Amino acid sequence: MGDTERIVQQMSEKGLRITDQRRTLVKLFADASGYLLPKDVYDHMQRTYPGLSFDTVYRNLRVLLDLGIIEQIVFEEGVKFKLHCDESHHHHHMICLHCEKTLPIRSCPMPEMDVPGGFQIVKHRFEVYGYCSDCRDAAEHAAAEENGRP
Amino acid sequence: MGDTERIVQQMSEKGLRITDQRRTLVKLFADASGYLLPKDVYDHMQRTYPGLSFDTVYRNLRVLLDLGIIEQIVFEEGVKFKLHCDESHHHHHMICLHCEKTLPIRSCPMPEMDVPGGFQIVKHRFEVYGYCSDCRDAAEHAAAEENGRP
DNA sequence: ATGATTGCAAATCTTTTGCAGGCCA
DNA sequence: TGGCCTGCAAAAGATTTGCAATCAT
Repeated sequence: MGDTERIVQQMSEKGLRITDQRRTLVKLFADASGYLLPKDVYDHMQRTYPGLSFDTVYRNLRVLLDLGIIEQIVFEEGVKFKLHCDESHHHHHMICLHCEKTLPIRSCPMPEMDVPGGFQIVKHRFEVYGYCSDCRDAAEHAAAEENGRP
Repeated sequence: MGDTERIVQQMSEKGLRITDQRRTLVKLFADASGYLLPKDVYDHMQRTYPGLSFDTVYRNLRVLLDLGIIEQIVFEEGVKFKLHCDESHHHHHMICLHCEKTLPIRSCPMPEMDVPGGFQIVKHRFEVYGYCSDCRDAAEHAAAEENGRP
């Protein structure tokens, strides 16, 4: 069974109605490799459902969020969503600045950190940004073109 | 010369007019130990300038931001501002969840990190959240009271 | 005197909410 | 059928902008 159907079933068991729209939304996240803005979600969904309204997108994002199916992170560009990570292994992410694909980083810096004394640690945030191997070449070509080399 | 006057002079040299309001705003950041929301700034300033309008706060925050006097970070609760850090030493922060005071962490985890191959690193974000020594006791007392012990 | 700064009002943008009709189970 | 979902409209919160009056230099 694919990720989409598994999640849809999980939603059904919680008593939620499975509409075509919700199925498409789940599939969008199941297939996406990176973070999505509400606007990204709306734009994608709107192709299939021309009458779609923005508030329904927000409402369904909240539903998926409350069920723990997706997670929310605040970036400079705004709030973004992605499929919830498997939490069985604590990990962090590399995030591609071009395609927003994320790659896990298995090691966590916290154990090695020398934090100021007397501070009671509750949580931490660690993210690395850059260009993934797929996008690095594209970025270099773009930069070269800006400098006049076609 | 205090931080406030030094910054004000720096603004004056850029051709900016020094109003009482701007001087107070600079002093607010020079004295603050943590991050401030635009609303925090407004509330503080509004005590001294009852006629203050929100747009002026935003405008002056942007002025200070463009001059590099303050810096902006996006948190869950929204965009916050603080006096710009001395960048001569790359460092990260511990941020108190109660009073929002920040303490520097001198060591940076990046050199030790084993990042997925082929990724071209551009920047990273690392923050540790918890309770500072001043607030830890207060937090414990509050938790104890919630459990019925006055 | 001149131009930057401010307050006011209104416009944007993002996100949320009330309501009535439509659809899933 | 019953109640959840949806679209519409409007509200709410955050931030920006145009304009005329005011203030720093």
